[in-house]
Amino acid sequence: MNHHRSLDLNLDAVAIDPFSINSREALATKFGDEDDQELQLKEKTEDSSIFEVLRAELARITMENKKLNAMLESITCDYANLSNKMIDLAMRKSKILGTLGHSNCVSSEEDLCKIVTKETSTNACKVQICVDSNLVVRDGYQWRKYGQKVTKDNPNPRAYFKCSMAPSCPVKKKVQRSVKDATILVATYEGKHNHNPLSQLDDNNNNDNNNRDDNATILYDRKPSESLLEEEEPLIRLNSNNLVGEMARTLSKDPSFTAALANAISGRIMQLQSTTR
DNA sequence: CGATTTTGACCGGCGC
DNA sequence: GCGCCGGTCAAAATCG
Repeated sequence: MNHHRSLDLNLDAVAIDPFSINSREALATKFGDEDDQELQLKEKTEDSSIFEVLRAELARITMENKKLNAMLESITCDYANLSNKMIDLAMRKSKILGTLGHSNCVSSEEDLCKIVTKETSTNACKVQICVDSNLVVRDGYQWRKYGQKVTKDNPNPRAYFKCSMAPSCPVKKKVQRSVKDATILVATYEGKHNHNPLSQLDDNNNNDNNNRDDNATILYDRKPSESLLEEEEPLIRLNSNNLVGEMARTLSKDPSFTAALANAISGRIMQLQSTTR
């Protein structure tokens, strides 16, 4: 990782190169120039010592930056490992059979943990999901409800949905609360999507940064006939580099943080200047 | 005002 | 043929 570029904080500071006369002039402009003549005199007599101190300070800050990046990498790695384990536990517990379709996307770990069981029929697949309210299953696709019926074997109404993400998409789903446990939604999917789910469309739209992926996304890429009986690791995409970038972006947008950081840097430089005089 | 949901009517398959 | 049942349609209502 290039630690000089990794945290692009976009500070409103001059590009400081302690070995450049121009930069020192810029420093003087930015932080106040009380006495140009005195400064020039000191520069001539104390240049070498100032440069040495600044060089040491730059090395120290560089090392500190490396340590911070290493810590961040470690935290990110731990987070990814924990996410993996949590999702893996949810998958083992759920004893998932079959699949939602050729390509399915669960929008979050929270949703995944709510999946209880799945079972397949001939062309359709059945999913049971615990939900809080409404017959809404967030499965990565956009649905339009076109009917609702109360069936004979279940007092809970069955809702009928069509995929509305593409006009020609033939996929339908039925969602109904379980007779045994009303907190469980039974969703039956029929057909095969002829387009990508919402999250992947979003990814495609983020042309400014193709690697950006803020959420952990679980992707299955399997034909409907293929079984999920054998335990299989879901593909989890966690991009630590993007997490670092996102943190940097967030911090750089915080005026109080950038002001405090700029103030700390300038204060440190001023302190160095005063101690070397 | 367009998109989505609701809901009663309608349709087709199936068993008797 | 009739009735039952699940699935779909489409107009009205509702939502954002």
